[in-house]
Amino acid sequence: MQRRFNPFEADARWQAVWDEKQSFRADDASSKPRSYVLEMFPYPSGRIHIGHVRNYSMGDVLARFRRMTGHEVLHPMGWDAFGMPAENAAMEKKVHPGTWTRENIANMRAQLKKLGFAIDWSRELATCEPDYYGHEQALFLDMLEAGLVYRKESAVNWDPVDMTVLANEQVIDGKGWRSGATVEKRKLSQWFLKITQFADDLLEGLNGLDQWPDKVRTMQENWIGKSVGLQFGFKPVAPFDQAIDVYSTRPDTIFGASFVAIAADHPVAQAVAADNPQAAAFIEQCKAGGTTAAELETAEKLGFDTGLSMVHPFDPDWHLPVFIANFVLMDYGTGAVMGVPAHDQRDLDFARKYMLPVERVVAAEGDEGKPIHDEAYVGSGRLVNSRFLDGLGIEEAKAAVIARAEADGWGAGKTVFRLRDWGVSRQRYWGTPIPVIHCEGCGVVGVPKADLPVVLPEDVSFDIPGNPLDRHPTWKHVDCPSCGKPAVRETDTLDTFADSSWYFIRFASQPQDKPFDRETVEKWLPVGQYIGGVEHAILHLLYARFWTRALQHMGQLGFAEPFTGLFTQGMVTHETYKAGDGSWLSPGEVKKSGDDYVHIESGAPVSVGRVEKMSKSKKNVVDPDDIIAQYGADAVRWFMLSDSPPERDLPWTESGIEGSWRFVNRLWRLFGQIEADAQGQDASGQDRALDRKLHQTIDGVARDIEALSFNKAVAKIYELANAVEKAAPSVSRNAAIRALALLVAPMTPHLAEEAWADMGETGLIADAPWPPVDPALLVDDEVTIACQVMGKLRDTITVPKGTAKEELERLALAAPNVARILDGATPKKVIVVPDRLVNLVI
RNA sequence: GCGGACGUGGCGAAAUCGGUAGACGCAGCGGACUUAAAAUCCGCCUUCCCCUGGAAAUGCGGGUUCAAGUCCCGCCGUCCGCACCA
Repeated sequence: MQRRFNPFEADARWQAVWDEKQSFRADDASSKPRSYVLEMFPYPSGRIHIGHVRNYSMGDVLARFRRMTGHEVLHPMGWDAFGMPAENAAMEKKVHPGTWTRENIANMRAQLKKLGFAIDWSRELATCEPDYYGHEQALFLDMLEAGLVYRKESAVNWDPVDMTVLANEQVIDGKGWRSGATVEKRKLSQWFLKITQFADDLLEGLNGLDQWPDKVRTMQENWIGKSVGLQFGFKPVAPFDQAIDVYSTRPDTIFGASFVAIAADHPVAQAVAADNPQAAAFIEQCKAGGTTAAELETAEKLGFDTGLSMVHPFDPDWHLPVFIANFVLMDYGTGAVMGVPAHDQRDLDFARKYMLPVERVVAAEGDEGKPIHDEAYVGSGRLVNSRFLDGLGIEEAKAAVIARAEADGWGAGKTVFRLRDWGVSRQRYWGTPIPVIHCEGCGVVGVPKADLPVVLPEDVSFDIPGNPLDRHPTWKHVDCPSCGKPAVRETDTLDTFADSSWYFIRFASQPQDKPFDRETVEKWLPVGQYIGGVEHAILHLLYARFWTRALQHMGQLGFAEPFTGLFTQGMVTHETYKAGDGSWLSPGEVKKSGDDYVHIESGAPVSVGRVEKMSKSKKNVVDPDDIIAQYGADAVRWFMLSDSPPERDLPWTESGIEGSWRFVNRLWRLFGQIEADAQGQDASGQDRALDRKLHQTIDGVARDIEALSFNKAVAKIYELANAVEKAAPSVSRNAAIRALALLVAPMTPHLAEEAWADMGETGLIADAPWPPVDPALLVDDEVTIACQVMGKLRDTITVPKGTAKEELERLALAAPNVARILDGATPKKVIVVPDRLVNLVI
């Protein structure tokens, strides 16, 4: 009998059943243990891509598994719906960003539903709707009141293509993260969130996130970039009258200082340039230098001697020359450094070039008199040539210098962070309006909460660049809520990263009248398992951590970290194909011919390139809709979980998805055999070996799913299926087949439901409990013992588990291949590891 | 340059505590069924050799150990992140 699974009919039918029964609705009032499983919500670009499918398949397995193991599961979905692409579409296609976005959402929702994810759709939200962003405005006002928001005239990163401001995090190698355009500096009045107020907390908090990948924690740590040191002022040597503040993480080396270097745009440099054309020219030259990694790597350390001198803080007669240097950055520390050539490689290179003194002030045991040559000494040791510091360790010396500086009033210990406050103003239409009003009399006034949401106007045009809100005829003109006089609205909108900084909270609780209900939120959060791409390791995850801390700081929530567990999945990759003329070809345009590929249309040979991330430009993309239409949801889901560990890249292959499809059908035939056996002959006996295999598999698959090792769970299921197929009919075999349906239920839910119903079960498998494990069956009663001679495997013996050491030794010596190698010799030493191996040393 | 991850068959990979390396899947090869194909089923599948067995093999070179993919030291390579960060 050939039974072929018909996914196209089954998928839709079971999806309708789950929908109708509201199977995956999360109950706030449940008394079960709770589990919040969340995947990063998508930007509604128009189509689901294969990376989404992988992401949501993983989360879905975990969510369904947790339901089966007795948890009340919250597994929601929503849309990160504000952003530039909607405005680009508006400009190109003359559609309103809202229309474009909402249509995309409808399409993508339909695509996701075809995959049968166990999502509580009743909690779906889109950040572009007033019932979401209105609450975000309320939170913004709360932060404003709590002093976590401020407005500052500042030099901003201006993206000339997108015509908007970018946060530091959004500038990569001097270019905008979206447009790739070279970023310019502009002075604008901007809104900032005080993320730096939590810099230390955000850093400390990383230590507790033991269920996060180390990589992500390290990246955040580096991004926050804490350093501890001394900030102090160098007094000028007359007639010059401006002091120079410097920052150093090595105040212990202060007696090794031989120059002071300042940035090209440092005020003192500007002052010097004012009446020194050579200095001015040098400054220009510095600014012209590139900022890319490659250019910086090779750029020569250049300096310009200003002729000025500064007084060493510990010795009024010790004068240090002041250089303008191209390697000093104005926007880190104070824009000026003390140069200690012996203990900083860059300072050493600089000193050699400009013939400045190099004196060792730190030495390892025995190196005290050794001169410094081409390599600065940055290791540990004790202070030398340093007057009152001599003999101290580095840390002691740092503390001593800081103490003296503070006592004498010329400097202070200071912690500096690389992290900057989060600039959130965007000169865009399609974002959350910043809910403030500018009044000539009253200044900046928050919009009263009763007037929220501040809704975006619908009648806007995108025919010219810039912010449509700013040029809207009426929207921005309002009366001041404070004095009643005419005033204007803020026309900047919030960075869309603000929208994604609290959506996971709103998923848990969605009251009409406030952003969330604290008690309900705290039932669900923090998120137990968050799954998404590593590309969000810094920006999104840092902002979300900040936002949660801000809410805690304001007394609105009782926890600091939003995500207890984080998992960053790998990308889906595909081979690339190139035609003879160098143009890229899509997988659909080529076919395999023998060992090579040819272009279907022309028959011309195709060169196969690297396996790379799917991208439109290389045309190596596979559309989820196409493959679902070809193989059904379950085969696609199964493939997404098979073979590659989830944190690694998954190469998409045609033969791989076909293999998954074959397995789905194999399972389906297997499920049909319960019935066949019931009608058939002898299905009455027990099969202890199969019982054991089954229980070991149930246990192993559960562990693997908990650890998100889906590839291993898949392999174990294959093994069980192989064993069941080979087994003779028995009660055990029927039990194994039934359990197999439960084991695959989280991964291939439509197939599992179909089989479940077919087996005569009345309820849904989605509501069925995970099969119980009999611990007695987890251990084998027979074990295979490796028999080694000198660590080399020579034979194996099969014995009852728990066989005594002496017996194992006797049996191993008697094993034919062992006896032959020993040839009558007596082993000098015998190592016996019970139930594992015997090693004979001769 | 700094930080992190990784390196195992033709390919994706497994090996939980230092204890039988290559489970499982893909591709490939051989066979059965079929008029034929598809589907399905059975078998083989790290390399080499003097093939009832043996040798080598987990990027390379050392070391520890009865025993190393796993631990230690030193290299090489790939990928990712950050970076004239004081």
